[in-house]
Amino acid sequence: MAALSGAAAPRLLLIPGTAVEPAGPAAGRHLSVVLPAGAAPSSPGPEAPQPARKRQRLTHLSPEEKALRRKLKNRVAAQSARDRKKARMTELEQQVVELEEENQKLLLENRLLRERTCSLALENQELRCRLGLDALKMEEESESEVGKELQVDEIRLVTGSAESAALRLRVPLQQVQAQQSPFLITFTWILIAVTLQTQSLIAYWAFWTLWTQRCFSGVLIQSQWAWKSWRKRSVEKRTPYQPPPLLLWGPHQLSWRPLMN
DNA sequence: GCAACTATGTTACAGATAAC
DNA sequence: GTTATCTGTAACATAGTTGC
Repeated sequence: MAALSGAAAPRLLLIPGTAVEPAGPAAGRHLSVVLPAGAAPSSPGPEAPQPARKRQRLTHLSPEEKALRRKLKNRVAAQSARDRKKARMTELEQQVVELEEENQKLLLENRLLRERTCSLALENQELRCRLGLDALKMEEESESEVGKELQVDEIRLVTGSAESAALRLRVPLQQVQAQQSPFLITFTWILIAVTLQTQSLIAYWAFWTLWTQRCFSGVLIQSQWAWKSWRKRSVEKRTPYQPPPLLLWGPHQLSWRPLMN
């Protein structure tokens, strides 16, 4: 505050905006008021600079001047408070508008995602119908999510092929395969290999039996004929028995496959 | 440290004023 | 005339200052 003082003339009282108030529309506001003559002059004097006071000393003003100054300061303070309140309300209203817009966006996104989910469910149902899983479909739809979790837990105890487990548990084949242990898979493959090798050996033995019977059937007939003629001649000439020569296993036979053994 | 004083911010109330 | 808004003022609360 600064007062332009005269000797006995009315003085102009300048009241700056309050230093405590925050920056606002009325922060830089100044009041000018004409004080009546005879009031005590305000002379700061050339004393040493002191630390700035937070509250001004008004001892140089008369009670009337103080009351008038108080009115003016209160007027400015009230207007400042109203301006701040108005600014706060405007900011809150703007925030309301922004939040409403965000809410609308989220609602729209939610609706689109729900529609997408419904479309995918229909597509999944159509594909399952094409795969002939209609019988499983109805039961699947009636099962809850809790039931599905229990089924997944049950997979860990399942033995047998992945396909059978998938059909029994009504879950995707990949899910069953992923749940099976590596030991179980290895055992299954070993069992299949042993079975196939056994079957091939049986087939090979049967083929060998039939082939040898066919090859040696003529030899036996000739042997029987030779035996009978030998018996006849031995009876007649008393000559010893000579067996027919047997053919050795070698490249001359049709079943000769040296790389197969 | 504490009570009294004082400056300042906040708010309720009343009057003025403009818009309908 | 009614209503909404603006403005000034006083009451109250809060915090800094001072003297003891």
